[in-house]
Amino acid sequence: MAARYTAILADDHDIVRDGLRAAMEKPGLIETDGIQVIAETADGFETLAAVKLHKPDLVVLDLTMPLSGGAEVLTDIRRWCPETKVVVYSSVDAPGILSMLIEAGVEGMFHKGGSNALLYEKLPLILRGGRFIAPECLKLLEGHEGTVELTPREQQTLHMILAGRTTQDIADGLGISPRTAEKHRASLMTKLEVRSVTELMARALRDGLINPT
Amino acid sequence: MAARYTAILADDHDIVRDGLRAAMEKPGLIETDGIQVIAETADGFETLAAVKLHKPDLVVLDLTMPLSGGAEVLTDIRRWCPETKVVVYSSVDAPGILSMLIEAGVEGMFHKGGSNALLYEKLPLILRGGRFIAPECLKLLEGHEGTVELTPREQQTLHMILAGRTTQDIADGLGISPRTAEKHRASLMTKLEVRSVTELMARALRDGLINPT
DNA sequence: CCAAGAATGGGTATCACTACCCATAGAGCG
DNA sequence: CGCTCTATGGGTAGTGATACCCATTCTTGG
Repeated sequence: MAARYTAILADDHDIVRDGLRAAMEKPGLIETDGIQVIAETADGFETLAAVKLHKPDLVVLDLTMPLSGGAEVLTDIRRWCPETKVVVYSSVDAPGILSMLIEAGVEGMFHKGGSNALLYEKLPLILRGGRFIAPECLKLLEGHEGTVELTPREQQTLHMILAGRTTQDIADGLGISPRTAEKHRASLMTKLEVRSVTELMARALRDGLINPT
Repeated sequence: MAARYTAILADDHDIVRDGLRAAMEKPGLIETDGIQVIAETADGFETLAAVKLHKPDLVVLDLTMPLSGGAEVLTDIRRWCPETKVVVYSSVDAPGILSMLIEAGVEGMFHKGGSNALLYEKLPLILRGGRFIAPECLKLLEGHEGTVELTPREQQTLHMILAGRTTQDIADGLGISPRTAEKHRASLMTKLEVRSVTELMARALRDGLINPT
């Protein structure tokens, strides 16, 4: 008897893919016929290629993979294969990243630190069009003020600040005057409600405003 | 027939423990009789308690666990049960942390992003008194200048700087004059060869000089 | 005991960051 | 067409950070 659903496992850790594959394929655990794992991928590019090729029913997606992993992969999957359900299964705690995924319309979100029995229990629901966010992820999201909108220049500036670059450096890097770089930094600090670069870095780290990969 | 060796699996992710347990217990994969997993733990304290209780032959240790995980757990295991072999199996890339573990005398080090077949292949060697560091970990360590020695005050100061605290804040927090806090900061920057607080934060993050947990 | 280092604190001068003020040019929208 | 927002740039003043100089006290190791 053939499995009714196909899945791609995207995680850069062998042990996680092994564990997930075993659970997926085991008849009766998640689906009575099991779920067919048609590909395993270890980075964002592989994942996209595999999605385009196989058009699976499900992608189980880790967020911290080498070479682009995260919300961008999700939106790219949406673009190439809107029917594919995407379930994020990662150990990311940053509310900023999680809320971006919610806004991008992810079908499911589970945390590696939580119970994986919950993941197995909810996957059938998600495969049939449902949506489920694990309670530990909801807890991370609550009390998190809505995503702060950053302009492209502000994002570039933020990245360079977090790399330890000075104002003059940033001005050179972006090809603008130091005054403008200062202005972008000032706007960032106003939006993020901090009063110094060190606070800005601490907040960006704690809240995961950027992808440290 | 009874397994010759006992092990504790310390990782805060269900899926990783499940995968490791399956591999450990499977006869013929790592050991002909399998390895008996006598406990699974999900944080540093649980791990220490289980080590004291069971005195296992092996602990497979993740580094990023809630409530103290890392080099401290390793040294504590050494203190309570020097015969136990400790194998670090994590996804930490920070040379600073890895070199501390090497210096603390860890028996094995493997990376979750690498091949887990290598882990299974080398575990018998380690159980019999050998020592093995995975090539991807060695690569992270090479080119990494010897661990910079930080005095206790400098470590405290570094933590507060990374939390976004200002010099005056740090002085109040440590009960010293702002001048002394500045001095500690200056010593840190000299030792770490940086020229600004932002560079200091960027370097501490990149090299994992502190535990961001 | 002496030397070395950790920890404490001060003086001074320069430079970067921060907080305000101001302006102009272009894109997008009702 | 105005309105808003982004991006660009400048002025000015105050605060914090940085790089030097100096000192004393205490502990630790040879």
